[in-house]
Amino acid sequence: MSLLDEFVAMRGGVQRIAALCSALPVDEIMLARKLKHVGAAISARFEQALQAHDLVEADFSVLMQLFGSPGRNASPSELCGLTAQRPTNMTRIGDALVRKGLATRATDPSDRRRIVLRITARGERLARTLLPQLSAEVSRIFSGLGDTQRRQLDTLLQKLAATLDTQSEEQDR
Amino acid sequence: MSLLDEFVAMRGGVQRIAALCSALPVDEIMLARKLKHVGAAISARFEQALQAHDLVEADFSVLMQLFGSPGRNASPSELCGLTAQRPTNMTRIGDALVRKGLATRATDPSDRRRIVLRITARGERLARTLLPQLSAEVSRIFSGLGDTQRRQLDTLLQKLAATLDTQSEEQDR
DNA sequence: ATTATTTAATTCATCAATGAATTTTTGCAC
DNA sequence: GTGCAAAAATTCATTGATGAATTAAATAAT
Repeated sequence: MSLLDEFVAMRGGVQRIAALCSALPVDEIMLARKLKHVGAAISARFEQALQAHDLVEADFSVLMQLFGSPGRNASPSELCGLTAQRPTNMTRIGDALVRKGLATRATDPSDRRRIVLRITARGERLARTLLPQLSAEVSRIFSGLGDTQRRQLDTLLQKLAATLDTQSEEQDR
Repeated sequence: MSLLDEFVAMRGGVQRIAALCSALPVDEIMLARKLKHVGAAISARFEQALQAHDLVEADFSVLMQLFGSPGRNASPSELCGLTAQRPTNMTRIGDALVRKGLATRATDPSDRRRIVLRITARGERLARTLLPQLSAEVSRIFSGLGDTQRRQLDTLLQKLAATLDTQSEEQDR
């Protein structure tokens, strides 16, 4: 089923609940759901494009950051910061990249706690192959929006992120 | 780390790659990432609010749709349409709701392939407890946006969904 | 110098979700 | 009526991700 169909069905369902219950913020609920589903759909697109190369989005993202890192290498924790991944998952990603011959793993002699992931020649070739391909995909996805709308979207997402951040802070206190 | 910090770090990483590679659409890439992460953060918020009741977002969503269904019951496949879940997962959700005493499961006598999930009194109490609570959470999340901005966001998400839909169609053909 | 704290990475158990294959039932074609 | 395709739900194996606990190394405190 298409996203738009899903949205219609979901709104119908939410409205039925709203009829039973006191004053549900239907529009906000739908916004939240749409945000989630559009984000997920975009991710699914990437996954689809990547699965031909037996990569998952997180792995690809880390490979790219490795490619862009000074010296073509970085530690898992640095990569965590760059890709918003958890350490546990970064271990798995490292395993996957090493297994596929896209990166090597070595312990940093200057700080033996650190692990250094380094992209291989093969990894770099793959990066250079995938980058234009995935870039085109991203461009296609946003091709329906003009410059103004893109800026609008960015502004709105930044604002939402800011709200979420401050509310999380409040909660932690 | 906060979302805004993540965004800054991610943009830095993407820009370093862009410097190495031909004309990367940095802004679009960041839009895609922000969409994904804001959507995920909103979901995480719900999960957090729900985990006190040992529910996960999908389970909650199904419970609500069950609550709003005519006759307080529905089949898994109907619920799949209403909540954008896969049948396999719906089976698990049904299991969870039944196990927690929030719903019952019975086979429809008029079509013995169909299963009828029916919300229990306890499930309904929980629904009536959670709805206002979660609604407040949604409202808080969007409290930073004015009416115009909400409409903008909705328009943009609809447009993106439309683009994603048509491109998926093209691909399937 | 010894001890305690912090940091990096990993292991382990667990979870939600998925696709493929399967079972059962219904509806349709002939 | 028999055979066949479609539909509904499920089972099974697998996957990506997570938190809690663990190990090892570096750093700070005393």
